[in-house]
Amino acid sequence: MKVIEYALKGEPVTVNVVETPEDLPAFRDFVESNPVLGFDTETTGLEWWSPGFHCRLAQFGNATEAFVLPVELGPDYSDATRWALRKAHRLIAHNGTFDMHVSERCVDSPLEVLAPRILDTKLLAHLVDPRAVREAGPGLKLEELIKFYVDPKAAEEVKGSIAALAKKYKVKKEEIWSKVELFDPDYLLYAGMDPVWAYRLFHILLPKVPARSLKYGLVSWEHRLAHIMAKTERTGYLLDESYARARISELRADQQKWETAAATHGVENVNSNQQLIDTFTDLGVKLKKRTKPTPNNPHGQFAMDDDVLSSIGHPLAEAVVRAKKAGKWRKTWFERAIKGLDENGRVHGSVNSCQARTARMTVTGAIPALTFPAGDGYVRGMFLADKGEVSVSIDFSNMELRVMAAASGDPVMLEAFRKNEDLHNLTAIAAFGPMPPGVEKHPMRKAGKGTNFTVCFGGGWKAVSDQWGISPEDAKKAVKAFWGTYTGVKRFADKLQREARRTGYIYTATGRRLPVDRDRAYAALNYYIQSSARDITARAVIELDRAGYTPWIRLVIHDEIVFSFPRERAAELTEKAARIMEMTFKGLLIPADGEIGEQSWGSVLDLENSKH
DNA sequence: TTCATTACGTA
DNA sequence: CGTACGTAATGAAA
Repeated sequence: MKVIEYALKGEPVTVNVVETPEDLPAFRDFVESNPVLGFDTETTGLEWWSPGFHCRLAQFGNATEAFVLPVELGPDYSDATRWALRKAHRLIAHNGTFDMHVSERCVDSPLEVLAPRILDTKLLAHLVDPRAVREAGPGLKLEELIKFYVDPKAAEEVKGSIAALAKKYKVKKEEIWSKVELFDPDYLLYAGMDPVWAYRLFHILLPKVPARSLKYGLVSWEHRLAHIMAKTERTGYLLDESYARARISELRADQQKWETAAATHGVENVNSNQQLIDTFTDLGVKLKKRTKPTPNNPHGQFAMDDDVLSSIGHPLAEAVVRAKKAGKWRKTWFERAIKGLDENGRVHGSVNSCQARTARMTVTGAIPALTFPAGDGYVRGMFLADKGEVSVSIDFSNMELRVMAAASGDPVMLEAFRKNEDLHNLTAIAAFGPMPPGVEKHPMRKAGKGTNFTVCFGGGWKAVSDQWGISPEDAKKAVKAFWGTYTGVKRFADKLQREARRTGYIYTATGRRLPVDRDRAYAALNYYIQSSARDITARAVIELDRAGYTPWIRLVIHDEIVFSFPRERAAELTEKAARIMEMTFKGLLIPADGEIGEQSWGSVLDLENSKH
């Protein structure tokens, strides 16, 4: 046994490194006398589904002592790890989802065994304070949390140790995990300290979890959700590889064509805004729109976005837009998916089940599904339901506006939803007078719709005008009418703002505490709505899991859940799943509707009457 | 290599 | 006083 000593705020921490099977009894004693343990793994990378992936080290620890097991060296150590994972009553891990995949894949300890034992400091940290570092919050990464809650100096050392290791081996930071020698003392110390950090962090964070969040059961609720999302990550999504490859060649040809066109106008690099600004200036184009001022550039520079380029009306502008788009779509959607393929032809997104300030989920990596273009099935067409199954999308209708109506108890808005009236028409009528006879849609419905959404997002008349192409006069009129008509919403928004200004926080319907910057108190309404909506979707996922639907779930996207259902039972399962997802929020039904496609997800969007 | 900035895709 | 994200790319700073 090799022993490494570390001083944490003057307090000694011992890292025991198991080197031979003879060292294992001491490890077993340690596990038996510590029913609650910090747990972490070191692996060759992050892509746990990829063929070459393996676990290198497994680490267990309490506040002052840790054991490091060289799992890479063979079954003696993976067996001991598996034993410890079952023996421990609770395992504290930071982002335990990842370690669950590792244990399942590398030490034959199924997700289902580990999940009920995991206490995830990332989830706890989010309940305490969900803000990222850039929002002046603690952040959610382990190193950020150590810096904020434990010891800034130690956090610097952790960060520095990885950088130094990468430098020593002359590789990029991301490559160090597979290249570093297993018994490198710096690596072992870093690895051994991780479960100690997690253990300490847990005990610091738990007392900070808001009482109301505890009372509403959010801690176990989030763990349960994380477990379900880990299962959907494991399931992955079947990829139509030939479809993806066909789109890649198509887009590459397209990109080349438009880059050549741009080159004839003297632009070598369509992605260089500086080149474009120079060229258009030479061509006599008067640029006006500027980017936002920054400390380094107080006046901003000329903007070169789609808005500007399409208003120029020059063939070069069109070539630039098309070339950039073709390149980015190819790389971001199709090549990413191909790169993420496992040996079974499936791709696995990485789900952060509780990520945004409002706790919204994100999906990153090989399936950045939250940003797939939504107009048609072009990108989504590469994702397939399993053999013999069809793609189904079930989404909540008007979830955020319904949450706004229900949470505020506004009688006008509630009545509109209960009678299934068109809320956008209603706002238009309030602002611009009654519907002309014989029409279904108010001529100013677009202004009504823009106002409803913009107010929900915390915006004012200027935002309605800019984003929805409404004249400033009409936008002012519509926003004024909104607040005058839906007085309950007004009272609710004011109440939230007062709470935010007074305490710095608001609480959502599920007992979640959300920090609100005092100088942006207008955001409080949106935080409440967005976060409550997220929890309604999360509740739907949990209920679906209870009913046995998890193996059919492919993706969860804010207010939509995508399934792969057996073809013969698709109609029945879609109906049942939609009824499971639906819930009554403060007396108002949030309805869910399903659409059944063919095998590809894209086919759902290409349905004739698709609402997408 | 890393960071800030710009742009663009979604709910 | 529109919210919340992730990804790709440039160009400068380290």
